[in-house]
Amino acid sequence: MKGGERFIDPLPQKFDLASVPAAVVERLPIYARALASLEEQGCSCIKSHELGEVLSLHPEQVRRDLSYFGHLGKTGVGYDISRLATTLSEALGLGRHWRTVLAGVGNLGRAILANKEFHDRGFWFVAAFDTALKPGAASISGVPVFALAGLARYLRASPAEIAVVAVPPVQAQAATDALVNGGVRAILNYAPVVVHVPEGVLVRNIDPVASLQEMAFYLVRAPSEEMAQPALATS
Amino acid sequence: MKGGERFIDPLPQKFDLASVPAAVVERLPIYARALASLEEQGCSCIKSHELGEVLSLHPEQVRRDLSYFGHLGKTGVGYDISRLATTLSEALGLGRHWRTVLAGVGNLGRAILANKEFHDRGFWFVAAFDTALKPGAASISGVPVFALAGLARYLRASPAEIAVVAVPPVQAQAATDALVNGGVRAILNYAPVVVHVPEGVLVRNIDPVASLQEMAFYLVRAPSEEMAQPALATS
DNA sequence: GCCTGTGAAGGATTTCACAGCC
DNA sequence: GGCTGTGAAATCCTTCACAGGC
Repeated sequence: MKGGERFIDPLPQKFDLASVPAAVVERLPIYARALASLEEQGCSCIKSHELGEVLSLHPEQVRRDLSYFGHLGKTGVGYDISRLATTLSEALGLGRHWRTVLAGVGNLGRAILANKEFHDRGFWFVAAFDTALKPGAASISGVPVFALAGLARYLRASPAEIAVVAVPPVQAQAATDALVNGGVRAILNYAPVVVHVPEGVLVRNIDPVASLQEMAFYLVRAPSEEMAQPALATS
Repeated sequence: MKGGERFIDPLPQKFDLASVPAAVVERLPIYARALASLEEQGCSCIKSHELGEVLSLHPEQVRRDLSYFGHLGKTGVGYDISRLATTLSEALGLGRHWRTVLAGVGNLGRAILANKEFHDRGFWFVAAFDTALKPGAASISGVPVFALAGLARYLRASPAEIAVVAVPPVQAQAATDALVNGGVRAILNYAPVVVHVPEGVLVRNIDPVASLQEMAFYLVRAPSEEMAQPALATS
């Protein structure tokens, strides 16, 4: 019933990508990035234990993760890097670009617009929105800035599927609602609050302070052995 | 053998916090933040299903998570918010501050220093470091800036346990090594590379583009039912 | 009635271990 | 010999379901 009986595979086997575990999907961008970097360095082949070393993953995990995308490795040899890179890029929807809008043009929002990483990796900011709009600043880092009130109209005229929220916490839910109403289906939320979205809309949170607090939890308990004794003296 | 036979608990039961599951620790900052906010709003009591609604978690999960920190709820009533907040704050090591250093004072680094969230939540930047140092800019957002070469000496004189890495990708490993050698035990890495640290040192990565790519993986597959039809017309 | 705390079940993820191949 | 791909085991996490208390 579930992909059981099948023909002899018409193509080089487009796997059932719908069933890739979430934990694997989370790691895909990391693989993709490492592979692109290795390709640039001129490497052409890599074994699972080498890739594991680069990414701090166990070789079995690397093999299992990659196996969801086909029989990409050669027994006794390893994986062809450019083939791997291509396969994962396709799976991730790289190689195209995504129209992306930004809500909130404060310090944080400006830093986001100035960060070339987004554009380089396929997320193109096509517009930014803010409530407190100083007249005159019509564009920042080349991205046009509009009043938040105009968001709905803007998205109706030129839709975007992805948005970044960088407004103050109290405005985050309202901004999210406006974006979702406008048809945005994936939101990257920098505001330190949990925003609510209808089913089918994706949210990921960027919360550096939460990550620090998480580590602090372990720090207050860790004995810190290594540090105590001078080991190899000063160095 | 493992905490089996014990006495009648001398104190109000300091639980075995070492055995809190990692998944729970990850959520603790979220709980702490929500509780602080609820406390400010004047709420004094909350039920697991209410807290779950606020945080988009199932009530059973909320109860299980909180149960690692003692019998904090009252049957038929709910949880005392200020007691909960206090307990979790203690567990997270809040209520103290952490000396934090920053490596990398580019656009991103400056945005981090300007972000009050870090200071407000207990992470105080005591120094920042950069290779390409324009003479004159001795301090940014009130934080003194030094040459990266002086990092080791600085940490010997005034140690810090936590560091934030915001240097370009190629420099991230070197910066990390220097920090670890200086005694830093937890690193928040903004560089889009996997950095390697010795056992006992914690690392968390902030990688917004990876989060976007992860969502893109699902977007290229999702049918986007809701959007297609105008539902309730324009609105 | 409604609520918490928690065994038990269920699901998801990681790791082990090895068959098969070069 | 070394390597991949993958059943099977082990581990971790979430959800179910209910006992016990107000």
